[in-house]
Amino acid sequence: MTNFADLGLSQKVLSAVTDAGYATPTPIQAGAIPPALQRRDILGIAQTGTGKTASFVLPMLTLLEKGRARARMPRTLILEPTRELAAQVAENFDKYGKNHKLNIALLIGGVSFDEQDRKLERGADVLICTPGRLLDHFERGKLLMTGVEILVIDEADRMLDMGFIPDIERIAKLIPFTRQTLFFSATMPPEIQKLADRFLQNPERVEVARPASTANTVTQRFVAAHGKDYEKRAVLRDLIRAQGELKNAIIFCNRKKDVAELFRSLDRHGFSVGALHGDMDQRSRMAMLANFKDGNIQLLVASDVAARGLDIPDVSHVFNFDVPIHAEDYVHRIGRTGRAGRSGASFTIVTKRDTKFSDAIEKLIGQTVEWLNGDLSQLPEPMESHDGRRERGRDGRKDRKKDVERSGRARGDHKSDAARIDNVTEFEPVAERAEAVKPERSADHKQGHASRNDRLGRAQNAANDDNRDRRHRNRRDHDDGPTPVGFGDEIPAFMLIVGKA
DNA sequence: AAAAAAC
Repeated sequence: MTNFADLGLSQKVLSAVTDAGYATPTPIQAGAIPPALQRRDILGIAQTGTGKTASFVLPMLTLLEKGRARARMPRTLILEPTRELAAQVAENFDKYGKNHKLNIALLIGGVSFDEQDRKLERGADVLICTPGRLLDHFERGKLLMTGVEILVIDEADRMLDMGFIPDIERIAKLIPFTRQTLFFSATMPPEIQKLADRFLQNPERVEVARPASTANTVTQRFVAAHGKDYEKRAVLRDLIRAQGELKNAIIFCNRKKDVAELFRSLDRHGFSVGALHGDMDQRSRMAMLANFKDGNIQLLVASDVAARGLDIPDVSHVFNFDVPIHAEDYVHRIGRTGRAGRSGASFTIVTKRDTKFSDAIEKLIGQTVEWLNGDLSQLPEPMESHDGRRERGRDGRKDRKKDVERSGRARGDHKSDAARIDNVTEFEPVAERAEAVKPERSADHKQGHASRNDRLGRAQNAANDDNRDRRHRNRRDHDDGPTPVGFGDEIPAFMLIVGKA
C-alpha cells in the first residue's frame, strides 16, 4: 500500500499530514497527488468523503513553496459552489499549511469586503472563492487573474446545477492558458464531460468509486405519514425519541421556510436544535455549523445547502422530513452519515404525495427501502378533527403567541413574537447555548463582539424579504429592540479564517 | 414541489 511519503510531497506538507494523524492516502489522493505535482491537469471523479479536498490541497501547498505572491495577483484560485464548502477548504489549508507562510484568502459573499480587500492587496497565494464574490472583486478592480498558475474547479456537477457555469467560463477566460487545472466532479454527465474537455489539457483521469452505495454502512428506512405538516412533525418527534443512541442528526427539509418552521417547532418541544439554510445571514450559518460540529446542538434542521460536501464527521442519523424531489439529493443527504466506515441510520418520512419520488429513489439506488412500521397502505386513518386540532394547538400557527409564552421564551426583550420567530437569522436559542457554555461576559468581550459585527457586516437577506409577507415586514420594521446576543466566546473557526491578518 | 449564489 502507498504511503504519503511516496507521493512526492514536500517535507513541510508531510509533517503537517503526519501531525494530523494520517499515514495512508485515500485512493483519490494516491491517484491525483503525483500527477498534480508534475503539473498535469487532473480530472477527478470523486465526492467529498473520499479525501478529495486533500488531494488538491496537499500538492498545491508543495508547489506553492517556490515563488511568492505579488499584490493583487493571486497565484492559485479555487472555486467552490457554496460558502460553507469554501470555508471548509480554507480550514484544510490552515491545517496542512501550518508549516508554510502562505497568504490564504477566503472570498465569499455575505461578509464584509474590507478584510478580503486587504488580503488581495497584500498578495494572496491561494484564493478560495464562491464565483459571485470573486467576480465582484474583479469588477471592482481589486485583483488580476493573469498570475494564476493553478485553477481548481471543485464540485463541478453542482456548479452546473446551480447555474454557475457561465461564471466559471468567464473566470477561466481571465486566467492564462498555461495554467494547471484541477477539475473535480462527483458525477460525469455529458455536459460536465464537455466542460472538462474545454477546460483541461491532456488530463490525468482519476476516478474513485462513489460512496453512493452508502447502503453498506447506512441503515435506510421509509416511514409512512399523513401529509399535514403537524402530522409529519409528530412522526418525526416520535422517531427521534425512539432512537436509543442518537448522537446527533441532520434533518432535511425541501424548502427554506419549512426549515424555519420545523426548527421553531422542535425548539418549542425542547429539543437541542439549530437550523441552516441559505437565507440566513452568514454569521448565523457559520455559528450554527460550528455549534453542530462541536456538539453544542444535537439536531440540525437544514436545506440542501447542507446536503453535499459538508464534512461533519460522525453524524449518527439523517432524517428526511421531506422526500427530496431529485433522487440524487437523497444519496447526498444520507451520505452525511455513515462516513469513514462508521454506521449510520437514515429515516425518510413519506406521504402519499411523495410516492413518485420515493419510487425514483429506490430505482436510483437499485434497492428497495424497508418501511419502518408498515407502508402507506397500512397507515391508520387520522383520527378526525379533534386529534388534529389538539396537535395544531401545540404545534400549529394558531396559538403561536400563547405557545411561546408558555414555553417561557417571552423574556421581555421587546421583540414581537412574530418578528423573532420569523427571523430565523437571529437565533436566540443558539446564543443562549453559546453563553451556557461560556457564561462570563466582560466589557472587553462586548467590544470584541462589536468589532466582529463590523467586520462581517449585518444580516442582509434580500431573498428572505421578498418571500416574507407584508405583515411580517411591518412588524419587523418596529423591531429595534436590543442587538441580538453574539456568540459568547465561541468564535466559529470560519470567522477566524476570515478575520486573521 | 426547491436550493444555491453578488450587491
